Amino acid sequence: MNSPLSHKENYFNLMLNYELADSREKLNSFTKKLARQRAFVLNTETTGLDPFTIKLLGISFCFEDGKAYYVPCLKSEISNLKSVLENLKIEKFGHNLKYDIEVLRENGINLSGVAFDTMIASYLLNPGTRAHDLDFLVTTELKKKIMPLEALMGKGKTKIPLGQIPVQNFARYSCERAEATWWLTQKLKLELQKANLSKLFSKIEMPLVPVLAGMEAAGIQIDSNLLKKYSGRVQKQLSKISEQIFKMAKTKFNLDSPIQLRQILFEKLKIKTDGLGWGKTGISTAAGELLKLRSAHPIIDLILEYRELTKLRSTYLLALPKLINPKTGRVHTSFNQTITATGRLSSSNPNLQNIPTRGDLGKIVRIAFVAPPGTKLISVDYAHIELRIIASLANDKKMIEAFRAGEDIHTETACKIWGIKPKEVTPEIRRAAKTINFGVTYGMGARGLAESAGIPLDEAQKFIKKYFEIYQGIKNFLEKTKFSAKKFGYVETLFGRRRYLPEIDSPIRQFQAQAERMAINMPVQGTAADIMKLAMIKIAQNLSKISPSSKMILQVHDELVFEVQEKEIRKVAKFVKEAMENVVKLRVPIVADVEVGENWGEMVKLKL
DNA sequence: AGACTCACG
DNA sequence: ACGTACGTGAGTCTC
Repeated sequence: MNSPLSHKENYFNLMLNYELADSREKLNSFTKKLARQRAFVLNTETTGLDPFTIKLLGISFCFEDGKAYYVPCLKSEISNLKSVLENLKIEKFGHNLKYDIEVLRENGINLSGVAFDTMIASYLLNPGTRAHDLDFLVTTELKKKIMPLEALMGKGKTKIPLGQIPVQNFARYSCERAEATWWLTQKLKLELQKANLSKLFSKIEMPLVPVLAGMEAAGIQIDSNLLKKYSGRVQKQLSKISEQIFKMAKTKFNLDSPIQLRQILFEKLKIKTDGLGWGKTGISTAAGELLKLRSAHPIIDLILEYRELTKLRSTYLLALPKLINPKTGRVHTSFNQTITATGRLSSSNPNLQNIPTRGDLGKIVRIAFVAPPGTKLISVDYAHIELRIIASLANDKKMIEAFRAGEDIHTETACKIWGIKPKEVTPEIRRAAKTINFGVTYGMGARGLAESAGIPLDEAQKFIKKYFEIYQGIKNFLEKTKFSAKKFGYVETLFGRRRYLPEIDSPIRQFQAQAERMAINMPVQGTAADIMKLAMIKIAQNLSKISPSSKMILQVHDELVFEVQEKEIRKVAKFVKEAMENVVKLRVPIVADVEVGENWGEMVKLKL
């Protein structure tokens, strides 16, 4: 049997040579050499993917063309490298450095001087595409191939665990990746400059990397007993609801299957399907469609209740306790920096950005996110940040006026549109104004407004017409944005973050219209994301001085959550609010509201 | 793997 | 005439 490395002729060998620092003498001389560098690529190798459970195997380095070094790691070797890795003045390059920061942190090293991440550079150049992994970049940017992990480990039954691969082979694999990253930093740096993205990269995205690493490492505590208690209760409730549904349908079926449900509702029970939405396979049974059928059959309400409960049970009550890290007793999400098309973060394993806010059971889930004894959670969220941004970007006189008045923006909007006093604004009028204020950042049409505000189509049309007569600046801004998207093929945020929109010229109307809505939304959503990222960087830099025990633990797009010692609450809340509100100057004030509580579900406003 | 549904901002 | 709001991640079914 050939060793996996016999495949090497299939791969372009990037590297001229590599050195293995596998003795005390070699390591000492290598460390001295490393300490003389202005910058280097590092690439940690581990036994798995989760930085909080895996073991460090080694680190490869590259700081010159055609040469790389591998240090197999034991504790003593790590300590030898510590001062260089922690030296702020030596720039660190890498691919997905958040991972390296976390791995090294677990090994007692505070990686500093993080300066260039090729994954993030690739993302800024091409946001909204998922492939930013090293192998993809080497293929597309360098037109070369590096050894895939499979060549090293084998696959299927003969797969060798990473920790058992001969160090010579592993060193080559790792060094090749370090060198590829070295080449990529040089190529991508130029591309960033050409696209005017260098400042966004160095002032926002790169400084954010260690901030996110810190948040992930901090994690959040979860009361898994509470979740388990309710998952049992919900299970019993679900059995009852299912029984009732089966009785009404006069048959048992799989309630979790939209196909079977559709067949029962529309063929067996013959519920009218007029005006219902369609999916690719037939009539939709989504909640929004079923809601229209509530008066047609009592089974509908039961199905909606079943859906709500199963969703919450499987996605939250059952899933979250499984993700508690046994070492820390906390849940450590991943904040992904290279996923979204607009510049927002995303969260996964678990997603802590879609924890329920509504409903009784939803609230229970939030209540299970707790602060340890002696501490509390502080939540600070931007108030109407996207609307403030569109007012500012559009320089809309009337909307800026409305925000400067400091009153409720939806009420203000209703007043301006109908020429009435705040006292005369009914809850219904306010709700309609809120919907359109909200929808304007999405490029909403009359139909969408009618649907979500629950008003007739002709009324929605009149409403939109009036809206743009009052907010002319917004109207002009939307037109200008679409025009610019067509002219340049991309749109950008206040800080120059780009989103390319190739479909803006599509001959297919639907695609073009969709691209236009994306063009409208991205500068708004993206600028909000930029501002939040800047705030997070500013807060992370100063929080350790103001309150070393306090931790920033979550970001939910317009909200930041902190875990803070009870005595320090006011001090930290005041600092965070001030930082978030003043990190950027817009044409309107930016406002952030503070809440405090023992858990994420029962928080009260904090006046400062 | 893709479709559907639904949780969030 | 036509589709009809932006951005995500996850659980489940179906093929």
